[in-house]
Amino acid sequence: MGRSPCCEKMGLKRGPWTAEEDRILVAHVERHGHSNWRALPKQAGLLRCGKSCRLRWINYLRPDIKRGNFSREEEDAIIQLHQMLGNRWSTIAARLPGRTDNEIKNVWHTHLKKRLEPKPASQQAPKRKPTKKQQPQPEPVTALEGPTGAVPVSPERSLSTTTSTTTSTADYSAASSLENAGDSFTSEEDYYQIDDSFWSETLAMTTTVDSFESGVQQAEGSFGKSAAPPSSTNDDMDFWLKLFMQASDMQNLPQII
DNA sequence: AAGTGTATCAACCGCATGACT
DNA sequence: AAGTCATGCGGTTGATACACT
Repeated sequence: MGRSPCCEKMGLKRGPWTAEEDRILVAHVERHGHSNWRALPKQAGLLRCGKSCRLRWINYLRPDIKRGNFSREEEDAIIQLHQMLGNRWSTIAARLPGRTDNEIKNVWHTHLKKRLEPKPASQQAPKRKPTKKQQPQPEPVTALEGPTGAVPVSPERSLSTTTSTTTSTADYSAASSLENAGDSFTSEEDYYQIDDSFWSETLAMTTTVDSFESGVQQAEGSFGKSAAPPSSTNDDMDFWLKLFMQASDMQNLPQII
């Protein structure tokens, strides 16, 4: 079936967003939400396509975006999750409060992938200092009140791969008013606490997300070919728990549970 | 100080998918 | 059932900042 372009290109602006555009977008989302990205730019008076507005909001203007460098714990989490999930950046992002799929994808390609590649010890040290962009940045233009730190992973957000992420601004505001429990992993304990919800959410996801092939494939061997996944995740949650424990063991991963 | 190479990251593009008609 | 629309996702690109010579 044919698909129309996401937006009519004529007359629409592209490229980097200006502070004024950011301000307009934030103000509009704050006031009206973003139930319809396609109509939003017209309503807000922006010469952008809805897709561009959505991306800008998701990746930069959202109030729960965490800016600045990734912590070592976050990087390790990305590596672990990538081993289990592959390039499912949005799913990985759902596990890292305040981080976007785009950001994680960039970090993976620019840092983490290289880190995993074996190198002579002499090349381990980074050649460059962190760039300005890597340093904590000034907060993006936002009309939203309250802390801009990350919020704990909410069910809506965790399941963003399978459900609409149309979260109202009110939701974000409410979420932002919570303590910044997920803002930073102040200790390993805190970090792993965040992952306490991993299994329940992961198990829930398996009803719609095709069952983490990599983990399944690796675990299949140890479970034997006859150990087919349950037809319904609800009827055998233990299967998936064992599956991931097995997969973690096989990959010599630190236990995340 | 200037030129060049490279790393980084914001933004774009095209496709997949689900909802709706 | 088929077509259209809207959104989400992952891959890719281009501008820019920075390191190195």
